[in-house]
Amino acid sequence: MAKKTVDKSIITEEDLYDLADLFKAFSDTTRIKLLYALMEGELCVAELVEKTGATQSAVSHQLRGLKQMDLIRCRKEGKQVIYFLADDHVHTILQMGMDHVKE
Amino acid sequence: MAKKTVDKSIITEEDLYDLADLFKAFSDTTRIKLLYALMEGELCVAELVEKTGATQSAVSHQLRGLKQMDLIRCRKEGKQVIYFLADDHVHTILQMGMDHVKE
DNA sequence: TGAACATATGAATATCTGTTCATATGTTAG
DNA sequence: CTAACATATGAACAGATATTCATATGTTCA
Repeated sequence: MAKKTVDKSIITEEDLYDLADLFKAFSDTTRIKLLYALMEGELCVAELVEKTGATQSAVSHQLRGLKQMDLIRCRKEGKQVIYFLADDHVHTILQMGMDHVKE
Repeated sequence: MAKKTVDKSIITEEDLYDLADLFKAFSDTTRIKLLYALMEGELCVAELVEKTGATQSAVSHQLRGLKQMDLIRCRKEGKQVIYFLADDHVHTILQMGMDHVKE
């Protein structure tokens, strides 16, 4: 009865918008790099800047977007802000996407 | 040994671009509607126009994009062109995304 | 062949999105 | 308190993207 699959009949117009937004979060290279980096563990902004090769500003802007979507969270630690993935879902979605890309 | 997961060490810069492109395909409401409609079975363009509420032209343009990404395929049947999902991956990705959206 | 229908295409436009630059905020150490 | 550092933010700009409008292509049927 309590199956994990979604009942198609109750998918609203708004759900489709949310769904598009979710995938939009994964649709940019900088964001993908950020998420991929965070898959290996939490990192501060400076480290993310290094790993992505993007500007500190660009990274910060993108982190904000990802945080708003609750794909990542953060905590302060002194001067630094440490970011980490919000949950396993991100991991799963990325993995699945990568499986598809890799055929 | 032959696990389904992807070895992180062999993920290239190009893979990340492909991955972003894949998710980009799912990041627009019109395209999501198209794909969702096709999850229930193949449909001709006119039916897709009806289901999505978008213009015939808009639908046609988006179908082209989805086809180029090989997310959908089509066959001709008289005057009509019948579209259908290319494989189960699309189904799975959409399902997983929806599961996330629905919490 | 020509009319009616189904779909595709190209150019133009308006909107959205990501980056950059400059600067603000907040934190620690001296 | 101030200098040095870490991160965030806002405005401006450039490039990408989705839609529309007009029209082209292709198919069937009379």
